[in-house]
Amino acid sequence: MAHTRTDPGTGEPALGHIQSLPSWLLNRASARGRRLVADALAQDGMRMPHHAVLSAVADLGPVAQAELGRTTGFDPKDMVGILNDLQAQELITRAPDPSDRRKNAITLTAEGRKRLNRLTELGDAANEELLSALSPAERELFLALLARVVDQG
Amino acid sequence: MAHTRTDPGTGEPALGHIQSLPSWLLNRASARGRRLVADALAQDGMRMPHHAVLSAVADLGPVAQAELGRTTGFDPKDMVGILNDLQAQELITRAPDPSDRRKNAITLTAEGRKRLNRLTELGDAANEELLSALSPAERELFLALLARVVDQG
DNA sequence: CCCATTTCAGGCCAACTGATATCC
DNA sequence: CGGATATCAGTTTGCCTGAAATGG
Repeated sequence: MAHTRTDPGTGEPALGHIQSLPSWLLNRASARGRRLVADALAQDGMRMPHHAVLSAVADLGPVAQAELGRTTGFDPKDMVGILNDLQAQELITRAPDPSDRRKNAITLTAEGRKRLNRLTELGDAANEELLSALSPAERELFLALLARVVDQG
Repeated sequence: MAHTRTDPGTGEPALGHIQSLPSWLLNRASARGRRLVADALAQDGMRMPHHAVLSAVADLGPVAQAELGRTTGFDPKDMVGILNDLQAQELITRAPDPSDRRKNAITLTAEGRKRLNRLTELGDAANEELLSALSPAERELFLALLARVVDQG
């Protein structure tokens, strides 16, 4: 593994072994992203899971909770609470699926779609800032490499 | 922000908007890295913070807890528990600093250094696997871009 | 008096495991 | 019956705030 301590010639911080590991850097970058996104969504009184689920419902149309859990990666148990919150604000509806009465069909309301549009703008702006150190070409390259690291799980 | 839905012409998964955001991908990659590292260190009965702190003590020599917290990014409160664990296994010693009796001088024991070497091997191997989808040149590029995203916080 | 250090107690979540009731 | 779904209850982890005691 590359020991990318900064050049001892410069007055640079000279990170320890651990702080130069990919896993460490990814954790740091991820934490910064979470903070930026959380702060942005908080302007609209929302938290990330609400945004993610709202977006997934918009993408998938009427959909069961378990399916939402699979596509977003959230635990089905946590999904219950997230949907409770969204339903309380009338952003989604929960109706029993007539073809399979175990399932709840989740649907976006008109109000939910408007809210989703606002949240998407806020989230996109936060992501813009997250990568603000990189040029457009670098961002594309970075995302492509990142996607490969993620996928090959 | 780039809406990198996969080409609808291909049979690709076609991620939703959120799943293609940098913050989302970073979180996924970070989670994979944490899992790989945690599993690797567990082979030696350790968890990531123990490894990080042990490594920082090795880098900094006798050092105060607060200083360890600053360089590793762990909260000083959590540092208490981590050091308790390491001390219980006699991997570090905690002695009052004679020049400033508020401070605990943390020192690595010989056993601590041996343990650190094993943990470093395990952690490096996990990071190797984390980036196994990338060529050496791509890894270097990826890390350079990642470092810039992290630093400009 | 103010500041730094260490410690304890406890809350919060882009987490998890277990148990239950319903339905296919 | 085995398997999936939705719900409730509780535990874990990493990170945070608040507050105390000690000492510079």
